[in-house]
Amino acid sequence: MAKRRTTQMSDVARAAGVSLMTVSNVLNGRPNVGADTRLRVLEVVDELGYEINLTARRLRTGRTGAVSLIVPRFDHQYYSELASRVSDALAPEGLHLVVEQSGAVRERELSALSLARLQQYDGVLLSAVGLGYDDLERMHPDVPIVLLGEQDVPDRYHRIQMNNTAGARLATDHLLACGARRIAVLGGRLESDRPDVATQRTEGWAAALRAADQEPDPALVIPVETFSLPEARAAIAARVSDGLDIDGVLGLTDEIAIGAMAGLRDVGRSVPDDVQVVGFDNLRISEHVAPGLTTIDPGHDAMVAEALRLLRQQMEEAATPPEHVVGTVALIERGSTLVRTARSSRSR
Amino acid sequence: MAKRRTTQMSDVARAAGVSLMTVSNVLNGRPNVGADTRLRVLEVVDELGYEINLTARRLRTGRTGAVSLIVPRFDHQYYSELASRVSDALAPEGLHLVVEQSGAVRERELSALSLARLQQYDGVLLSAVGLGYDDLERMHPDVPIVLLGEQDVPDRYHRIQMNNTAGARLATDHLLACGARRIAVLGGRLESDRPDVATQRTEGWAAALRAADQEPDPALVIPVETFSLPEARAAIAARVSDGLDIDGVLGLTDEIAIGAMAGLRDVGRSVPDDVQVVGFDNLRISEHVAPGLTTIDPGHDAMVAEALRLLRQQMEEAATPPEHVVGTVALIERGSTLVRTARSSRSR
DNA sequence: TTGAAAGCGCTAACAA
DNA sequence: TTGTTAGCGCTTTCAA
Repeated sequence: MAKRRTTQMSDVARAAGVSLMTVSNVLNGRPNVGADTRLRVLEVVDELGYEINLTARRLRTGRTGAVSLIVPRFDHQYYSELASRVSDALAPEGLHLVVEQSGAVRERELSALSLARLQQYDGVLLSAVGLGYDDLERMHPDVPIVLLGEQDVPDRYHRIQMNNTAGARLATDHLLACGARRIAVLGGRLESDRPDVATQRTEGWAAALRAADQEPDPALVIPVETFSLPEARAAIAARVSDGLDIDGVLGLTDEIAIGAMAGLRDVGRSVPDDVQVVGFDNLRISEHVAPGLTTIDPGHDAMVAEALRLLRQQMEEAATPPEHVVGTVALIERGSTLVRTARSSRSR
Repeated sequence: MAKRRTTQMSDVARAAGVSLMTVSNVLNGRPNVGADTRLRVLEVVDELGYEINLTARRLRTGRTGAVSLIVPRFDHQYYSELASRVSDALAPEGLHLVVEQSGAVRERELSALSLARLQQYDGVLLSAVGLGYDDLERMHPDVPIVLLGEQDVPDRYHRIQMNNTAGARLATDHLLACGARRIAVLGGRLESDRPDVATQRTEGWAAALRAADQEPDPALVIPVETFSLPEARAAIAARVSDGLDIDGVLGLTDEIAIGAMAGLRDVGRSVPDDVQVVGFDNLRISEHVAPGLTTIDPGHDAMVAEALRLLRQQMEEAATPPEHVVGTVALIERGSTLVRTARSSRSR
C-alpha cells in the first residue's frame, strides 16, 4: 500500500499545460488565475481524479483545518454528546472535528506519542480525566489547547469546568425539598489528594445536608469505580439488599443515576415512590427513560461556546492569559423525584 | 500560532553532538546505535522536550499508524459503541483510532475534501449511511477501506453488513410467538429505489407476518425520518392516540424502540402488557431501561473482527478481491416482551 | 556504528 | 496573470 504512486499536482500541471503554482492557486481559490485557465485546470483535476495531499500541505503551511477532541472513552454518552455539540459548533467556522480516545493507559511512551499527535491539529480540546496534574505540568504543547473537566490542572492552561459543587448541592436540596431524608450519593468519594469530579460533587451533597442540619453519613457514600451504568446498578442493588435504608439517591452522573433506577428496580424498590433519584449531566436519554430522570443541566451549550472562544483566541494570538470558566447549573425536574410538597418545600 | 519554531530533530542532534540520522535511529528504535550514544540522545530529547513531527514523518513514509472510523453522527449510541469496540480491537495491533463525522451534507466540495482526508490514514472504516451508491461509484480511494452498513454499494468495495432481513424476521417471529397480532414497524419504509436499512428490516417484518398468514398492513408502517429517539417517541404516541390499534412494536433500532416505549407510556399504554416492544442493535443501554428491551443482537464483535481482518488484509497486500460479510443475528429476550405461551409458541 | 545527500508533495515569496 | 525557486521536518539510501 501507498506503493502505487498517486497522481499529484505536477501531473495535473503537465496535463493542463500550466505550472504547478497555477494548479495550486486554482485549488486554493486564489484570485490571480484567468477564468479559462481555472476551468481547464479543474477539468484536468476531475479527469485524473486528483486529490490534494493534505499531509504535504500541512507540513508546508502548518495548518490543518482540524480540531481534535480527546475524550477518555467513546462510549460514555456524555462524551458522544459533547463531540456532537462541538462538531456542530465548529462547522460554521470551516473547521472539522476529529475525536480521539485517550484511554486509561498512561504508559511513558504512549503518553509521549499522544502528545506528538496533538501537534497535528490546529487546536485541541482535552477532556483530561485520564491525565493527572503532573502529566499536565510536564506537558508544554505548542498547540492551542483548552482543558475540559473537573480535576485540578496547572494554572497556565485555559480551562472550562462545570460547577460541580453547586450542581450537587442543588440536586440534594431538591431531594430534601421533595421529602427525602436518607440520601445516598452513588459514585461519591469523600476525600482525595486532588479535587476531582467525584469529590467535588460529594462535597455539594454534604453541604446541602449540613445546611439541612443533617450530618453526612459515610455509609451513604457508595463508590462506583468506573462511573459505568452496570457497575452503578450492581452497587446500589447490593447495598440496598444488604439493608441500607435510603429514600433518595444522588447519582453523580446521569449514567450512574439510570443505573441506580435499574438497580433499585432489581431489588423491588419503586422510583420515585420508595426512593427518589436525581442525576447530573442532563443527557439526552435521561428525558426518555422511565420515569424521566430529574437531573442537573451543566449548561452544555454555553460551555462548548466558551471552549471554542478560548480556542479561537489562542489560534489567533499566541499568548493570551489563561482563563478559567465555570458553567452555570440548573435543575431539570422530571418523574424520578416527587412534586415538592408545601410542607417540605424550601426557598433557594 | 505555529509561528514560534518548535525544537526539531536537528536541534537534538546538535545538542547531543551527533548527526540527525542518529537521533532518528534512536527514536525509531533501530538497532544500529551504540548504547551510550542512545542514552545521550534520549537525555537531550527529554531535556529539550523534543516531540517528533508526525506530519513530516508521514509525508516521508506514507504511514500514519492511525485508522479512521467515519460515522454519520457522533451522538447515536450505536456509533459510539462501534467506535469503542473498534478502538479496543485496534489497540493491540499498535494502531490508533480517529473518529470523524461525515454528517448528512454531501455538497460537491465537501465530499471531495473528505475524500482527500481519507488518504491521511492507514485505513478507513466507512459507515456510509450518508453516502449514496453514486458517490461511492465515483470514489476511487487509494486507502484500504471497508464499508460498514446496510445500503447498496458498488461491488468493488469490501463490506460488512448486518443480516437485516433475518434479524427483523426473527424479532417479528418472536412478537408473534408472544401473542402479538397487530405489530407496527416503527421507522419502517415499504419501498425505495435502493435497499437501505429501513426497507430491509421492514421486509423481514413483512416476511414474518406473511409466514403467519397475515397480510402486512401499510398503516402499521410508521416512518421515522431521523431514526432519533425523540422523533420515534412522538411518532408512536401520535399514531396511537389517533386510534391506531396495536399490541406489538418492532423498533427498527434500539433507540427507536426505547423511544417507542416512552411514547407508549405517554399515551397510557403499558409495556409489555398492552403493547410488546422489540428493538434491533442490542445497545448497552437496552439492558438497563425499564422494562429491559428485547432486541436483536447483530453480532457486533464478530463484525468488528471481520472488518479489521479485511482492513489488515488490504494494508498488507494491495489488491485483494473484495469480500462481502454478513453478520449473524440473535434474539435477546428481556422484559419488553412477554414470556412465550405454550399456545402461541412456534418452531423456528 | 555513524553521517551526508536527496526528496516526500505542497505553498510562500518573489520574479517575469 | 503565470512561473521559478526554496524549503517545511523527516526518513531512505548509500557512503564512510
